[in-house]
Amino acid sequence: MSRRTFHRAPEGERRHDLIEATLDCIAESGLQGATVRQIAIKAGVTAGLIRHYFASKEHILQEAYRVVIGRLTEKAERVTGDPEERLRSFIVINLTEPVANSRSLSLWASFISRVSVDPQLAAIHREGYLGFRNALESLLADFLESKGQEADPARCRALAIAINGLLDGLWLEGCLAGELFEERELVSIALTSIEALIGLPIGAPATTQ
Amino acid sequence: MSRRTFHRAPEGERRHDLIEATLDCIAESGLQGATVRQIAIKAGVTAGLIRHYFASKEHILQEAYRVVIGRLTEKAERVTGDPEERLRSFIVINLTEPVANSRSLSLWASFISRVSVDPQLAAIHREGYLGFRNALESLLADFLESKGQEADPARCRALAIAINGLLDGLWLEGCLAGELFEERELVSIALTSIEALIGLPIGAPATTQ
DNA sequence: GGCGTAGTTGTTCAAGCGTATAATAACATC
DNA sequence: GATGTTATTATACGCTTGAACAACTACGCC
Repeated sequence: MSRRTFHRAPEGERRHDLIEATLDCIAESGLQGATVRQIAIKAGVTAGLIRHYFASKEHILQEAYRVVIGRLTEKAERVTGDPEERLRSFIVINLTEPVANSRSLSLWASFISRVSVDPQLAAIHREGYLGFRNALESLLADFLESKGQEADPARCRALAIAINGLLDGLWLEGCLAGELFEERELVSIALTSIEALIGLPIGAPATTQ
Repeated sequence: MSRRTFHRAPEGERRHDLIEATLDCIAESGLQGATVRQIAIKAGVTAGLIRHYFASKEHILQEAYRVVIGRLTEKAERVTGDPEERLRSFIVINLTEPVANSRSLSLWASFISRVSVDPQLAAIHREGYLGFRNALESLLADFLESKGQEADPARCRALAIAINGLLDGLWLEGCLAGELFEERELVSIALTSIEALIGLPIGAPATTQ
């Protein structure tokens, strides 16, 4: 009986592949589907190798969650342009591919369901959430200031919480049942709604569109 | 070795107990924690009994999901009073106990993570979501009409989607990290925001409060 | 008051789980 | 090209899982 030949990959690449395989497993069949054997099969290696890179199954799941959160927030946190443009981009990015799709939601929900149980995951979540909301709050402050309004901290906080909630909710619904909405309907609703919340135009398309 | 004596419960009661035990298991340790043995222990019976009431583990999970969705929506769908009062109650109910708490979120997220995988769960979800949004849309139409505004269907739809999103998002954040917010801060933000979206007062407390 | 039905228990089974470890193959260095 | 290191495989172990089933017991019915 002969051993199979194998490829000896650079450490970073192999870790990345294993995490990617983990996410595939979770997206396809939930956290329960992410067994070390399934992950190994998906990554094209044997199960034992996973323990060579990750101290335990918990560890690979935690790293995988970091990757998920990173992908949900990195694009939005790197918007460019003038304040109005940045705010608008932030909104659009969060409600369109690749941030908004059903795979992202499945992954996100899988981990969220364990946040209240696993303190490690809770810490990772908290970090990601506050980073996201602070980015939004600072975008808002810049935008209000650019429009000549004083950026009252209390109002910025309330606005950031409300807009963050609105974006989260619309993202959720779009991912869960995108076919219930017209093309770009959610983006359009988000822009119009946020204009109403702030009381200033941010370049939303006309409502007739 | 003697058998333990056992209580012969009415069918409805026992099914209810088993589902409740299932929800406890899921809330405490996720879907993976809801094994037939754990459920049985939690319900104070033996594992085999579960198969007497439910054809398979999948079946008890589906029924449990129906219960979760029911609890998240039943209270809000039964508000009473004049249109403004009903709308305000709808908002408050969805952002306060017992609808908004971390256990509800854990349960909800656990199931949501499987919606895209399991068609049965997807159907149950769709039903619950549309029922909820339609209830909101009809509340809005009544409210607008009571204020002498024509209830334009397109606007009602867009408003319902936006408000539903806002409520979902705020509910989510409150459940996930309630300690990041002041007492009733989320309710207050929701009411103020929705007033801005609709363009009419609905009895939100003054912003200074 | 005995009997039949069905709710409930205890036990078993094969499959799959996470983890541990020895053997092996690929690569770096000299 | 021999050698040492380590990434990778293969296999094993102890445990839990969902499911199945036979034995047992509470209760309704006649």
